[in-house]
Amino acid sequence: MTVSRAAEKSSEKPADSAKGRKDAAEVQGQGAAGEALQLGELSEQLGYVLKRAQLKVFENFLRCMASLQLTPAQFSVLLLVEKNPGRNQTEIASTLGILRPNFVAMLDNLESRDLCARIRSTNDRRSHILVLTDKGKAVLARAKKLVATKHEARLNELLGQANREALIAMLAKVASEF
Amino acid sequence: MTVSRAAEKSSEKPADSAKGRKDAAEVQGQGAAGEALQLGELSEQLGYVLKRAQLKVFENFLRCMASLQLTPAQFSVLLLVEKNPGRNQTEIASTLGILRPNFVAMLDNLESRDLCARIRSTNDRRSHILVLTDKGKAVLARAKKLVATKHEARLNELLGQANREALIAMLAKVASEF
DNA sequence: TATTGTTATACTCTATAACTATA
DNA sequence: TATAGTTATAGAGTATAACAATA
Repeated sequence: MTVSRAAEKSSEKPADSAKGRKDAAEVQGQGAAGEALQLGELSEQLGYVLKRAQLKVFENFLRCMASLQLTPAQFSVLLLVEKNPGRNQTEIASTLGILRPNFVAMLDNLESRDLCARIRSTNDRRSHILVLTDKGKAVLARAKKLVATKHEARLNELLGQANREALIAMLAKVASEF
Repeated sequence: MTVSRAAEKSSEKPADSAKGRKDAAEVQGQGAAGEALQLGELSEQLGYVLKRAQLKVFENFLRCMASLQLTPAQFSVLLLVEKNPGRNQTEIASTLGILRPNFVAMLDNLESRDLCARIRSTNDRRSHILVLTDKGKAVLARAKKLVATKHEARLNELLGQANREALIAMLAKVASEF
């Protein structure tokens, strides 16, 4: 357990004062039983809607990719390696915001599925050059089609083409400049 | 380790074939050493920009809230309890997409800091009604001011008021309908 | 000495089963 | 029996230190 429950248990709750009990009595009648809660200002909070949207989009992505068993992170690795062949693990990982130690297991997975290969560099024998295998290229091509016809298409039908592009442009700006 | 490294080790890499070595030779010269990588299609991927934007926004939120030591999740709990007094843990947690077991430690934390209180319901003694303490109300008020003057203000200066509202509206739509 | 890939490790989030006390 | 809160636990994702091989 991260948050110490013992610390909480050992401190008397200040709400258990005379004033606290008065508040308790006041609140007992409130909160209309079966009704939906009001989000209030929460629905205007950037971080809140951003997080909820991200979870939904990832869920949809995973459903669209079920037949290929690719996560968003794995898809991003394949895309980046295809676009930048001849780069090493450190370069690919850091571009994606993945820490080098955490990239090892990811690559182990992709390599064990014969989607990607590590090649010892002849220039610098410390480096592993990353390349897509033929199977990796084929799977990525199929993945791109699924993304375009199922995932992006869903977003287009929800927002329209123009809004979809505007949304992505704004998110890219936030990601790079916020 | 989640992904079995043994499984990968036990399978010979298909890239270590005659064809694989030929590809390796081809790729060794590529990848201009010190230059930045090209994101390519990645910068158009909704999930990718969404995730990167979300991380940046949360980081900024945490910096703005450093003096109050409130995370985005904690802020959302305080906002929702203030807007919906008299509701129990299950209702507050599920509205926020937090699983009940995981909500316990969160509330322990907020209660130990005297921001929030659990009150045993008189109608149903299984339920804990949630309310903000006086300190919780005061801290939330200060938090709202910090969010408005630092966090939201930053987004406004980056996108402009109209675009900011459009962005949040689109994210809300994606979160609820995607 | 510095860097690449790697291991070990720890902390946070998230997810499920099962317990207790109430209903 | 069903539900609210809780505990224990397991799995992802993320973070840092340190090691071997190489530069």
